[in-house]
Amino acid sequence: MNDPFELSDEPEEATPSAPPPTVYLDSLNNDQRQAVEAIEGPVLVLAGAGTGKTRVLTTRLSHILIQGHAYPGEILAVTFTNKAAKEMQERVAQMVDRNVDGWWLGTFHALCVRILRSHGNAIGIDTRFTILDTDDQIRLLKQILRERDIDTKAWPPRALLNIIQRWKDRGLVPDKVVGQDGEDFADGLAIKLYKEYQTRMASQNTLDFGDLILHCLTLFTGHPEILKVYQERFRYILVDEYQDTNVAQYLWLRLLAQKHRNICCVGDDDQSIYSWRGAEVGNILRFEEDFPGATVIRLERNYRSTGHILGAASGLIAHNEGRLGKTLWTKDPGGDKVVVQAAWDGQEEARLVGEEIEVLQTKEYSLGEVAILVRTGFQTREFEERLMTLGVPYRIIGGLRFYERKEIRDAVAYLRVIFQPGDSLAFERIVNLPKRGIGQATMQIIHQFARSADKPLIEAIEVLLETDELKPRAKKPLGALLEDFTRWRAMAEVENHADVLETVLDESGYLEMWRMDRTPEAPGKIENLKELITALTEFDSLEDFLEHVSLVMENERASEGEKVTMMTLHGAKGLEFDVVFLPGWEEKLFPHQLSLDEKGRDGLEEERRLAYVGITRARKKSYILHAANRRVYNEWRSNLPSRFVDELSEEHVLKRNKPGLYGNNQGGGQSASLRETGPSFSYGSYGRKEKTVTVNAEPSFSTSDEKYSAGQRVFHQKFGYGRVLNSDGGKLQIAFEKAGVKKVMENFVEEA
DNA sequence: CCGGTTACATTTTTT
DNA sequence: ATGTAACCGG
Repeated sequence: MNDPFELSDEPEEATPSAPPPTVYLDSLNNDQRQAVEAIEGPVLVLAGAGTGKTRVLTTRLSHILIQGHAYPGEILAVTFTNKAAKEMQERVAQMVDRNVDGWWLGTFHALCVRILRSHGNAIGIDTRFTILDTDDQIRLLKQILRERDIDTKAWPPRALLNIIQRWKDRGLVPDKVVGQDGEDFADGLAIKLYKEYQTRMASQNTLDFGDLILHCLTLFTGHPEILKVYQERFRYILVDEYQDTNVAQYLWLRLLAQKHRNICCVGDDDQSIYSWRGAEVGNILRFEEDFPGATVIRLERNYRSTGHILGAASGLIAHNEGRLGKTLWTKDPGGDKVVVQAAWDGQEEARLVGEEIEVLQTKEYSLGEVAILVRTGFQTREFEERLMTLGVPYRIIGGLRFYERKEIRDAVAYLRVIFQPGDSLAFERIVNLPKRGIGQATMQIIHQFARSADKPLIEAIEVLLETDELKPRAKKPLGALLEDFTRWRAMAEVENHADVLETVLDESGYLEMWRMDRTPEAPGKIENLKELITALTEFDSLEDFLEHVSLVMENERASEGEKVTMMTLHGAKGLEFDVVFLPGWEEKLFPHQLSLDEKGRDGLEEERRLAYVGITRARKKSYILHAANRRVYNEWRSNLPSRFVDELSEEHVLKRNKPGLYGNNQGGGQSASLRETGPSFSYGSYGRKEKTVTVNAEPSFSTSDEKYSAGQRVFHQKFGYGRVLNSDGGKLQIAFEKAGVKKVMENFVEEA
């Protein structure tokens, strides 16, 4: 096993008399430089959006090395994503001109894997463990629920998984859980189920992602001598995106930092947007209490956006109470104001964005620098349609990643069974893929036996094949499958793994299954499988590859050509574009209703941070849009503009609304501006060609000698053109020319 | 057991 | 609209 203490940390060549150069500091501003040079004691670097955070991190790490404060093996640098880890590795490697292989530079999870692979046996973990993905976790929980005759409809395994994950995020092993959180799940059984889940995983020699950190904590707290080794080793600790750490990760860091106390956390409380997966903003807010004597350094000079963009964003985020507070500034004061535009519905919104993109295209902007950032995934659809008709190339980021695709997981499941015969979850996944005539009934018998005999499925089958428990119809294919696996396993001993996979996919009939498939997706799946085989050649061992597969995400495949990028706001964190479109700024969508329901004020603040993240992605232009009506799946919703729109500092915003329903009416002309209010809004004569609608009418301009009189032609954004039938006391009766409005706008109350 | 049909849900997502 | 999971009849 790769012992972490045998790693390349030989000293730098003895430094001659001359002190090491510090040219790398010259290009930094004062704050950045301070953040790089303050290497003793706890340091919190509050790095606002676009303030050069990554640069500070990498320079700091390099600085410690170059100045000879520590050897590479004595620095721990932690990130959240593999992408961030990779970027840091590359940049540091370049700065110090060395190979960084074997350095302690990676994600929380990857580093924990490394620790557990070395010392896991101290707490009874077989160090050849494999890591479960979400699919497996759900499948396992479902089994557990079924066995206890718990209705998986009333108590979805997914919900249980969430509860368990939150516990793990907080560093709680089953015995430590005392909370009320899961109490309502299956009549308070959640804790027992959690225990059962852990037992099952242990018996299969698998861990889930949460376990990686959790077990590390158990290891450290239960074995001070091991902890001590790591504590002494890591003279300097660097943490990226500290605002995203959960409690378990915080505890992990605190334990490791105890000896040398040189821990530097970089983060931005205003960009904490992952509380729903366990991140605790509190960690960063409490830093000075947690690490007494801490130095706090603020990076507030923004190198990314124009003054107006920053100004609007600052106005917005200032509405949050739970923040440490910082004010971004820039030397690039002017620029374009943030455009706020109202649209009638999602389609119009998409149309407006499309038009704007075409305009931008004629200017110096390239499509690769344009992004559409949405709150929820479904919002991309209308934009897709629009851009497609316009012939504007686009790509959608997010969705399924390579290794999450069904065919890849299936193939990997085959490999897992070869590699770890005890991996029952993987076996179950592929036992009837392709169809082998092994169905529910058969699996039921096998499961039952396996459980009672406390054996993995495969072993259970081996036994059962000798008996008459199983029908011959099931016995035959099962026997054949086991033989196949024995053969493939033998092959894996000698052949290289890419060849093994190729053979497996071929002989199992899995590939053939897709070849026969006439659905349009099938060819793509075959392509993906081929790609997988190619990828496999690049790994030394199946083991390495399996780890890679469960740990590493396939990053956005090389983006051929200039394309408009579409993704969720969450996906956009850390990225930047010249132009950013932010559609769907409507109450209940953004801020999302569920977020408010679940977390109340905190939820609102997190949504606001999300809005802040969105605006600050833009270098030059930000557009915010909101639609009065939106189709959400099958339903129409009528919407008020998001409160966030009003929270942007006004002097940095340009409202470009058409005269009409919403916001400030600029321009105007002949058409009347109508404002609906809930209670007084009603339909008449339904289903006829003409609709009569009563609405509250207000003049567009407050100089209100403007009046509507009978017979006047008016325009209403929802119902189109109509003629005033009579007007009295601000209420208009209008006959609209077109029929076909689908839904009454209830709950539509404008604030005074 | 299989394949077709219906019912159902649908914020955000990394490791 | 869309995908998945449960369901049912052959």
